[in-house]
Amino acid sequence: MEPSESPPLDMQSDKNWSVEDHKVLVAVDIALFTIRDSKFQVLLIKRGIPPFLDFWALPGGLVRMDIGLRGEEPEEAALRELREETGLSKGLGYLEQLGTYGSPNRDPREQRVISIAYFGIGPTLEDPIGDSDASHATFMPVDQIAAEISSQLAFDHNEILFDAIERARAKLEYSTLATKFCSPAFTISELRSVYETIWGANLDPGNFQKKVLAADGFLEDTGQKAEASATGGRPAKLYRAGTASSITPPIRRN
Amino acid sequence: MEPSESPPLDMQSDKNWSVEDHKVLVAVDIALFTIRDSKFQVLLIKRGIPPFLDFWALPGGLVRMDIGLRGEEPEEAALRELREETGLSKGLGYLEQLGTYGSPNRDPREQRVISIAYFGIGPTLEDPIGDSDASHATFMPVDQIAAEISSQLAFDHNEILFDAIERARAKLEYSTLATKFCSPAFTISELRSVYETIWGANLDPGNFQKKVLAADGFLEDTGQKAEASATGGRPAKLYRAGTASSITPPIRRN
DNA sequence: TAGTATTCTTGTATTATCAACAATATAATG
DNA sequence: CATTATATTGTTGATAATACAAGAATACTA
Repeated sequence: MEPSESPPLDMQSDKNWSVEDHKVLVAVDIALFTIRDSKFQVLLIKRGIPPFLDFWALPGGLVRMDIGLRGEEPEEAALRELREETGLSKGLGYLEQLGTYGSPNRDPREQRVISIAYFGIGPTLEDPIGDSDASHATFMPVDQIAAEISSQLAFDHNEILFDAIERARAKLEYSTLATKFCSPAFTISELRSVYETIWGANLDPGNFQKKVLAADGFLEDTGQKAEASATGGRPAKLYRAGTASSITPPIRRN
Repeated sequence: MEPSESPPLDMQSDKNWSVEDHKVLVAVDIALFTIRDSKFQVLLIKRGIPPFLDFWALPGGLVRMDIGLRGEEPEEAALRELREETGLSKGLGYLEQLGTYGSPNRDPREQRVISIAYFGIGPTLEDPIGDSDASHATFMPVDQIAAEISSQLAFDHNEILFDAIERARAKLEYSTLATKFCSPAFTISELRSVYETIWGANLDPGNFQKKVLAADGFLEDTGQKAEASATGGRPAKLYRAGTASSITPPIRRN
């Protein structure tokens, strides 16, 4: 646990190693999802500098040591980078740690960089704006990234994105995560379309309704109704997210 | 994503910050579980050096930059530290990343240290041996750590341990993790006692048997039988772990 | 304004699953 | 050989999931 160094059994004995020589750069990367145009999309930036110039990448950047007395919290860094690189600040509905990616060669530059990846959801996000050196930011459908060679991502971000997508799909089953994709007040149909979009499968409206209403703490009735759509149909009741974070029984995918 | 620094909006302007100044020490810590004496136990070392001298702590240490061309993989570091601090090398049944703990003040020393925590399982481990500076290593029942003030852990290791325990309990439900606590060949009763020990609840033997046998890829029949116990009773069939990593339907806790 | 289409919501019947526990199988012990 | 112990299988009633039908509340159209 923690540094209590015995002399390194080095394979590079051209140097006297001190504790400080083991320091590395720590970055954060954020897979920020939303649903737009009925598609499951992730926020990407187009890199404006090498390496991977002009490649798409997840937004992110270094955890800074010049903020606060002893540097910033990694989660703070994630929020800050999101703001700086894409202009998105409010409207972030959820953020949790996904995992840390620390292979020595994941960044081709001289300095080794490990990345703490975050999984986030932005429900009602304004259009992202690329800053000067991040060049350009946009939401891109995740299916498109998987399908197109031209949208392969920089660094190991394909792997991070893959893990993040799987996290999202899994968490829909046993958590109330889906509500984070919705507006403060939403209909059960909207919630169902979140599941359908992310899982890529159709769910029975009637059964879905009964399931989510049976799950304690998932939904709270606002007493209001959505305005009827132009295409007709009974106006749906409006709900807000309940206080529960996990749902029993889970909503299973096939 | 990754360093592409704009000038830091520092709160400490007594210095010109370069990219390298943001480097921090990266450690790994391992919550290695086993079941001994019918108790759910975790591997701890007693610290032989400050800070937290004489406190119990999870085994771990720095990710080294002097191993390999660009430093070692974090998972390698976890295995190495486990070996160095506790003498445990083979017999490790499972290791996965738990999460990264990166608060600026989690380590009271001058250098900031973030830790990538790992969750591991050792089924048939020899007795651990503390090395010189790690002082002493032992398995300790997790209930005891939660109950006794005297066994509060160093750093934020109580938090890490808590998360690791919850990870174990949750993964028993929907994964084949429980088999990792067992010997290569085991009976369904032994598997059930893994669940009972970690969940702290009794399960119906008959129903449990049917559930695990119904879960595809969970168990494979070896064709052998366990030798009958001295206390009598029908000898149980011996199974080995199947190839599946997740089980459907899950085995639910109440 | 009646009729039709559309969507939300509730109901129903069939089926599958789960939990409790009974029954059977196979061993050790005295 | 009866008793006890453990493993394994079976049974039954309760519960939950599924497919699908029916009802409710709206827009649109003629």
